[in-house]
Amino acid sequence: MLATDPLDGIAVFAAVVEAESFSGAARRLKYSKGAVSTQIQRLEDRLGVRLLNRTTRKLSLTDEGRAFYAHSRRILDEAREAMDALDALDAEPRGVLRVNAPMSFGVLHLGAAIAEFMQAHPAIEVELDLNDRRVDLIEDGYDMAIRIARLPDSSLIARRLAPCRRVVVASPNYWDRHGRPQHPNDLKDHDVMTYAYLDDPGTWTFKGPDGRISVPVKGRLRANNGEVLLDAAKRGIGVDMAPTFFCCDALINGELEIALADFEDDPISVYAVYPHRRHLTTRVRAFVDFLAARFGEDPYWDAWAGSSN
Amino acid sequence: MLATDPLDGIAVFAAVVEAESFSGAARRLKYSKGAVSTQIQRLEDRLGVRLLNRTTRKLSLTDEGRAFYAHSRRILDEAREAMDALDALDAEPRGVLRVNAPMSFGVLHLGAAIAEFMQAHPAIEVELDLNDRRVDLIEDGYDMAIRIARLPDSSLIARRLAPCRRVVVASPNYWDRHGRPQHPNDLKDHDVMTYAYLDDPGTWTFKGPDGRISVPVKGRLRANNGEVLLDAAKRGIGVDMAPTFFCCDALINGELEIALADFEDDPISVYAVYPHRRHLTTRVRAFVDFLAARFGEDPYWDAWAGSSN
DNA sequence: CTCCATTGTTCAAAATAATGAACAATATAT
DNA sequence: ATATATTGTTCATTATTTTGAACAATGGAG
Repeated sequence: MLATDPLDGIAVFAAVVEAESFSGAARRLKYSKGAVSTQIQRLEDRLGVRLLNRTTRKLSLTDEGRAFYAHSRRILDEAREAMDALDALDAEPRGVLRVNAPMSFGVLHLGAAIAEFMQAHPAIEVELDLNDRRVDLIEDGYDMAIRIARLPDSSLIARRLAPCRRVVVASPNYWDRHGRPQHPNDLKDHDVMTYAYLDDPGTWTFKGPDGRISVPVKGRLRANNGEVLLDAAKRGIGVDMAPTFFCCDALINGELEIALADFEDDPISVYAVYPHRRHLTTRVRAFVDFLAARFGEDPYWDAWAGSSN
Repeated sequence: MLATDPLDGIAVFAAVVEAESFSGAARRLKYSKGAVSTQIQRLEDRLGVRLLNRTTRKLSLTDEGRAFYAHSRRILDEAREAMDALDALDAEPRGVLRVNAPMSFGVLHLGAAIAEFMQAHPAIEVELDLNDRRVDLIEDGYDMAIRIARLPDSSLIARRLAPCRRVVVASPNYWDRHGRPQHPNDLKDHDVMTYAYLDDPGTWTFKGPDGRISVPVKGRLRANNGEVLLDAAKRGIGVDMAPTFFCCDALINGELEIALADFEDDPISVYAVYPHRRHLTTRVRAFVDFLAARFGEDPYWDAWAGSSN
């Protein structure tokens, strides 16, 4: 590109500001450090202004740089929207769909779904990132994410894909040895395993005939990984509260058995969430529609229960 | 620039759309045709979409191209604002000031003004385009223009720089031969020269003790150039209505003599006009301020009249 | 219909930009 | 204090882009 292009160097400059470093920007853009350096110098020459104060170890924006960055950010956002607008014109989804999802749900239910979706749409490529950390959709460049929560994140567009029932389970052997609780309060005599990612891991909530019940629970195993807890439950270590999408197989084959079914709390939800943009790309819309149809209000993983609720 | 820059090719694409031609865009950008061609191809490849239908002789936008152009235009406008924002931060005006002005006013009064302005501001470069055609400020890339009119163009920001009085003049010799008119109606017996750029060249307006008077005028010389008319008036060909900034020298040295002074209409105005942008560059602000101070409500070219009005 | 000027594309040669290792500078850890 | 790792810049080499002329395609003028 000729040096007279008014957009030249803006993307590199914004990357430097956001990475707060030339080297960081180079890594993010897959450039060389040298190229970033000359790119910024050229931009500064063209504008006749110093944008960045750089001492070998510390980087800071000048006043001019701060003003120019605000515009640069807007320019790049507009460019992203321009591409989204094109994607939104496609009848058939195309391109790369970048999805973030919780590890357990992804492994158990997204794999098959994605395979089927890709078969239906040959021009789609998928990049699936399974991760239980809370990611920043926009910052990290995802098109969308699957979130399991009580209420959707209001800063994002959310589409409910399925209910997520959670049930109290232990192995039949465990129940035989310790007795089957008839009321949530009976859990005080049990060894209850807790999941560290919850807001309040030490409290379980139920819904009885007289309304919601909260009971404190405790036990010998606390983990931030559902699979570990479920595995321990199967081995008779204790009682687990698990989403049905997660324990349905074990329920069917008898490794686990539900207790306190009459006290099951209202389900939380599986959501698809994506940033609020002017244009929703065809690939995101198509995938979300596909998942909503595939899971739905009566998801296949709750089939063991006979019918819904 | 690496091919992953999301802004790559956008400026070239917009230029092609606006020039409605690859060759035209190449000329405007001072590129080669070939470079424009590859640039557009690369952009289309990157977006995976055809933006332009091109048959050797005719160019048209696809639906995708139209959508993408709207965004491209916004991106480039934002880039221009980014540069203006930097200029607006300067205390001292810098860079190139592109000015459009009417030929006659420019030659007589802008030359000296610009010279003085440049002396006061060493970092300023000026590109002066004298032209009596109506130019499109934004389209043609001017920072500002000087306009002489009754009312400012409301689509632009206008700053009144000076009044522009217009007086009826002829050579003393002419007046001696044909008699000095005492009332606008007397002009019907005179050979009146008319200026083709006016809305209604065949009607002159005056303001008498009883309000505004319009009289039809006609004569043997009609021209679209004020200098030709003024020259003819000096040679005794007929009567001219001329702006005082234009005929002041001839009035002082006696080549021309005013008639109907008591019927002089309200002055029109000399305006500085510039596009409405978020940031006014320091160079435009400084130049407009400078001109307003230099000309003002009592411009030096009306000094022959003693005092104002 | 036949020129004719001009369009967009193509391709070898020339100009420009990116790479990647070497370098001096500087915070942090020991 | 000293060592260390990482920063931003520089420079010769490599890779990419631009140029400019040749070319086929096309719409208008006579």
